[in-house]
Amino acid sequence: MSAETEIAERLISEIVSGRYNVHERLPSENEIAGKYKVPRITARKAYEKLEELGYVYRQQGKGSYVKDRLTQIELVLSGGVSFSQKMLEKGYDFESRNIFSREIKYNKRIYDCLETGEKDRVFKIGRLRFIDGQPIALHISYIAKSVFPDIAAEGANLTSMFSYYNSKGYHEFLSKPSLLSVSFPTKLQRKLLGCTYLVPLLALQSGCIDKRTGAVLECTKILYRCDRFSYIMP
Amino acid sequence: MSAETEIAERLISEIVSGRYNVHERLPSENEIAGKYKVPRITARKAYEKLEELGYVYRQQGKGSYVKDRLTQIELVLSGGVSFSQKMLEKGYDFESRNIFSREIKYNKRIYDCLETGEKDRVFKIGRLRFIDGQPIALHISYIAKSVFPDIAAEGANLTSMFSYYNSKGYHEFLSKPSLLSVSFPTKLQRKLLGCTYLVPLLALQSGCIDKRTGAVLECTKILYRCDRFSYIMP
DNA sequence: CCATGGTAACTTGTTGCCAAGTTGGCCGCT
DNA sequence: AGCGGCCAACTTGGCAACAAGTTACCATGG
Repeated sequence: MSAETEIAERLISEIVSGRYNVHERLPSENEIAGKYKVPRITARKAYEKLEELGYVYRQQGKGSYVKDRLTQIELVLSGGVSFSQKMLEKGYDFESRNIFSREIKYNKRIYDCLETGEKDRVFKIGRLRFIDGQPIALHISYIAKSVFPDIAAEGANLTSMFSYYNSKGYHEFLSKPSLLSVSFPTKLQRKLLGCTYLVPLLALQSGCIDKRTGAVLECTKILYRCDRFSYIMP
Repeated sequence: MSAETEIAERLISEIVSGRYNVHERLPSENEIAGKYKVPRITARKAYEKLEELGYVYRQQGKGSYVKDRLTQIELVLSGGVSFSQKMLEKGYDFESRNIFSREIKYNKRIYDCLETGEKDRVFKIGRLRFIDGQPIALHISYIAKSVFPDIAAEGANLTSMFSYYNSKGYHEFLSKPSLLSVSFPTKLQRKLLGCTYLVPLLALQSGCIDKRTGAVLECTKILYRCDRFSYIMP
């Protein structure tokens, strides 16, 4: 195992244990090199790892500083419930922003999930979720026009799908079986979620069904920042 | 965004799309530097990222090669079922190895999970799970001696807890609510699971209850390699 | 003709030094 | 005494050159 990884882990351990306060300055590359008897490039690589992992920020001429790592949110992984509602109930400073609404081309997987035919029109609606002004999750819903005839006109204004369903007379929901995976963010996801390329994202693909009629209301893909959530499966 | 991240992503995209075969040699640092008009150190950093993420292996004097990335296993995240059984049913070349069995000191969280008193003795049993000879998951069970009086003597031989429960007359199980989180592996976890420090691990903490009596049979912590699994929540 | 050794041209790995940015202390001026 | 400018000593950022490893080709000897 490389020296820079060992040093990085030592520094991570110190940061996590509270040895340094948020925004406190860490030892310089030269100090680390001297302390661990390694060339400076090794110390630099250790700090680069810390930066990539999100523990520090660095500024030329100034030094390396502990980044503000926000506390984790416990999230109950149950479908059929409004994410917006969950966050508000937990008392977070929560905000949801609609970032796009557009029609998609036929896609067999999504159309099958929506249990709709090839001639239907399907809209992709994205909401970015913020807590304390920081983006923490990206929610994408696929909605069939045959179920929601006004979706083309209304989609761009939606920030909570469950509020929308309520307004259309749907009040009780079931969740489809979910597929869950973990991956590193794409360039666009990094931009939207404001994270480095090494923040794993938990992707949850699922669907929402109206309990009364059995109609598929949406198919969803949700991307949660793993560094901001831990999850409870009921 | 840095040039080396862009280049790394370009290379990842090419690897994932099948442009290069497994073990095929990739362009040298100098070739990348020439192609993208960057200094060689930038090309190197791109390759270092690929190596850390597990896409390539590198050898001085020879070059960089595409690493064999094994296909993902779909895993149904339901407790109360034997992991060993699931893997065997899927037809994988599966092996489970017991790697330790030892008594632990009193730990409030674990003892509370086991719903047992401070005077009980609790054993920590670890199994490492292999598919095709590669470690893919680490299972840790906490077992109370008051429920399994022979655990001290038998623990070191156990490779499947469910087989053990069956042999003790337990046949139907319920799962406790689970806590799920994602983190990067520690040094020991990397050693056990044979992965780099950037392979996210999905940690699933749960418990197993005997359906008939309601007794808590075990508390578990399971670490799955995220690069080897995608998960289905029923 | 075949086998062996040497070397040039490549590969990745390492290091020293220069570049760019920051800041505190000192000096000069008002 | 106070303020502003300059500079040395530090910080991180960047890069060319050297080091170490590999391999294919060529020359030489048996």
